[in-house]
Amino acid sequence: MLLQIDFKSGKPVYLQLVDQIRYAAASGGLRTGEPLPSIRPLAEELRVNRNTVAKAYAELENQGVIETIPGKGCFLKESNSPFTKSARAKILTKEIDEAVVAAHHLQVDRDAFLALVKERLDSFERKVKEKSDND
Amino acid sequence: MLLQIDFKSGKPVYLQLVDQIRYAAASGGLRTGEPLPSIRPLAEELRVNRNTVAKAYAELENQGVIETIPGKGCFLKESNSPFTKSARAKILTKEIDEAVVAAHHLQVDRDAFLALVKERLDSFERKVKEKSDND
DNA sequence: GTGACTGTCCTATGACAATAGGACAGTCGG
DNA sequence: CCGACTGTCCTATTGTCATAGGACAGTCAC
Repeated sequence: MLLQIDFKSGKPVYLQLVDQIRYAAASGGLRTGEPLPSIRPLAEELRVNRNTVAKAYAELENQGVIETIPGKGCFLKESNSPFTKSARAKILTKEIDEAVVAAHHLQVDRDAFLALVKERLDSFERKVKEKSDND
Repeated sequence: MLLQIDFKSGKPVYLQLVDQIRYAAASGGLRTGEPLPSIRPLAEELRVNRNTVAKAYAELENQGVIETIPGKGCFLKESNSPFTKSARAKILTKEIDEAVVAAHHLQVDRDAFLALVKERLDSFERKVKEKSDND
């Protein structure tokens, strides 16, 4: 699991961590019961305060994604239920809407936008395939 | 120009305004010399504080996108260089890629993703139409 | 038991976003 | 001139994010 923090995005660091870990959990990037990186080393690696990572983990536990055992560590919950269809749609809607608003202001019309979306889908699928071929 | 604020995105409101207006300015959505909405009415419409809009406008003037004349208003600068087609595509690609990656993590397949994109496009176009009908 | 690790709790501080509202000066139509 | 508008400046307050560092309790290998 590669965690990537963008300090210039304006989005709070701890929320970036929450989203990335939650997505990884929901898509099998993390396996059930698998331990997450410890707070202090992860904070050092990402160059953020340990309290910031702790806040992200606390939020994840609050959401029922992980289970934390003081003295041992944090683990992906057994009962980690993948997002429902509507929950996934809600998250995706937010992402898509941002792109749609940008397209509107950039005066990119519907057809050009859809063409670009398809192109990016193809590009992404190729990238995924290359990666799986190498594995 | 339809301005869209997402209070839950974590991204500062004034920066959302800056981005959207800059995109619109560079893509012909706003014409050179055209006045921008006045601070107070726009703040009221978006339901944010007038200081927040003022901050966005100040940032835009700082970036050389607009010119503000105290007592008169804010206007799109003459020398505002438009984005090329490829520049716009580059910005949009970034936005779209984020949605594509999210779809992958959420295990939403290509067809479902495209369907959702079209639905959000329709939804947005309705919203734009409603606004122009009211004006 | 000791030491090294784990997560947790606490206070304090600084930076920033956003709010609220008062006050001021410039512009312009009447 | 007057009133309504424009942007600007100011202080104060609230809330959040992130930082820093101290302290504590649980776990585990040795």
